[in-house]
Amino acid sequence: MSKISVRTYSRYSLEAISLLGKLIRAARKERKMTAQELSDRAGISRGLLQRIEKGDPKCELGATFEVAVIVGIKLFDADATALTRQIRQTDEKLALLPKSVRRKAKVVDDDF
Amino acid sequence: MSKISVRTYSRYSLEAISLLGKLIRAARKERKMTAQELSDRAGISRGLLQRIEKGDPKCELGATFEVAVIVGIKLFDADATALTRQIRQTDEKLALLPKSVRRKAKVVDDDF
DNA sequence: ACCATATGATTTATAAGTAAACCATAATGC
DNA sequence: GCATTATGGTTTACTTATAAATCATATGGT
Repeated sequence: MSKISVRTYSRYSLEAISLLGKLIRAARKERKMTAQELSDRAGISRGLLQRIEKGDPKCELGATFEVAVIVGIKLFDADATALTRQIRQTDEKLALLPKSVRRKAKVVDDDF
Repeated sequence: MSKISVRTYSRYSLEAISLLGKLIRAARKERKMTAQELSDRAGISRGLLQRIEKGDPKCELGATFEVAVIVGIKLFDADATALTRQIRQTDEKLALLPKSVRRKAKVVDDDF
């Protein structure tokens, strides 16, 4: 071990991730699925599902969303069609924004 | 040859991830932040931010949420206090559910 | 048009996640 | 109570992501 790599997370991020994990666990149990069943259907290992439900930030985004979708958790409080529409709207909005954000380069010029 | 490890994602998951990335990019530009600035503040590399904005499912959940929070995207359409409250509610709900899901040993009729 | 810079893309070394097998314990059905 | 099974927590081997450096191109201000 040479380089220490510590990644910090804001409290809000950690809470959001924690909540997502708890929601997944609750939804799984309400549907009477075992951890093994859900992880099988999601194509992941049971251990990874455990970490997801526990709110570990160091999990794959895709794996986490996939599990959430399987147990019926709507991301963004939107259904599939609403999602698609929102993607289009965001694309249109992006098209209107400048492609490159230009730093003003002149903010504090002080020195000497 | 080793093991081929292909992970599949549902269309909904991919779209949700894609939308999240687009929302992040739009929010970043609206705030006139460069990719370098945002990645610095999030404590990640610019390359990773690029992948996040592009909707790559194979990113850290924590890094993605962190970036989203910085540019002001509310996960779950909830603010901080609502998030905490929701966590508590989910905890209470979880307490009421059986701690272990028992398989009936009988096939639960799935759809199809 | 010019110049500074933001962005996109690629490569490489390193760090870290993931799967699998395992054990121990808790919990449920009988 | 007993037996079965789900769950939590390890360890190990392997796969993968990540950071950093680099280059090329596009972009916007002056």
